Amino acid sequence: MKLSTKGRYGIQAMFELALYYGEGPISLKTIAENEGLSEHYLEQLIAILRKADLVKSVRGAQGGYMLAAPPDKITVGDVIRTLEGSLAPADCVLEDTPFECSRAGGCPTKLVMERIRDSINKVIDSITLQDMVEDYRRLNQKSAFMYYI
Amino acid sequence: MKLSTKGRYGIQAMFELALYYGEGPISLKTIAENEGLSEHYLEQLIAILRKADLVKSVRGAQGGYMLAAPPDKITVGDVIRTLEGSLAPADCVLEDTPFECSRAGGCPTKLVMERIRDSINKVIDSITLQDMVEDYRRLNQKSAFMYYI
DNA sequence: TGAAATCCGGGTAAAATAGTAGGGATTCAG
DNA sequence: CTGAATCCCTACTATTTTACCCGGATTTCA
Repeated sequence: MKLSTKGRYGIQAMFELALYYGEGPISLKTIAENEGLSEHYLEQLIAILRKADLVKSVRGAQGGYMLAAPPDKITVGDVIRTLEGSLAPADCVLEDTPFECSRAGGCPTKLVMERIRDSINKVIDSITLQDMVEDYRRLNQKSAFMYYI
Repeated sequence: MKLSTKGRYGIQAMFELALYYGEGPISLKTIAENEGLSEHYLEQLIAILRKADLVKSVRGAQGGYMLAAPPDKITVGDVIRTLEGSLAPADCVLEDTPFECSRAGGCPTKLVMERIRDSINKVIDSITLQDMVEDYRRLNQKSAFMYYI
């Protein structure tokens, strides 16, 4: 039940873009360096995010990527689902194309899966990139303050 | 973010054992047939559950398996974690041996992972095998009733 | 024009998944 | 006391997924 690196790196990259939102395009190189990720691999992930209209690209020198919407309009759920697909823990509770098993109607395991799925969705849909940025700034401020004690 | 078949089959097998709790040992063959699973594969999974003291075995002819505790004392979380390990969506938020990344302290992604982890745990720890049995009986009763309309 | 970027398709080694195979040990029924 | 049922254990394996790398084309700014 791990998130793959797609989802994790995707969140990290989107967080970087949120951090510099409004300051022009950020290059993949910058993102990859700041987050310690492979530039080539990140390229594939951000291509998916671009096709899903979550980021915009600017080609050519001094180009790069930026969020397609303000950080408070993009949720962690948008990012994860774009990169990983549904977060349903089993195929029988996929939101779009559920695989119907033979006992689908009266299956007690399915109820469990639905509850897990719903609780994950509830959490990731409630966190925006703006929330992450604010958390980050708060955490950083705190540890800077700690040095003076 | 799928549960592997280990977790899913494990829940199904434990549900079967809960359904017949108190009626003597149930053979692997019976469980596998009722749930439509591979007997040999299930054997490996139930061995893990046995070592974790969630099920007891009775060897020899007319032997089989039974729950090591009443169905209302075993949660879905006990079963899943035994078979799949922690349900942390990333290694940095493992409950027992978290992998500390470089920015661990001020990492906003980690906060997200913690919230996902906690919400999954909350759900699976709140559902007992007894709950599943009751759901099953309720669902079945309902559909039997439907036939008369 | 040349350097800095994005864009794009393909390739690939390693790990995880979901089993299969086969034999040994134990116990009950007749 | 023998045979069938059943658990117990280790090893093997095909397939899929993951997490990348490579090379080159295209676009744009300075």
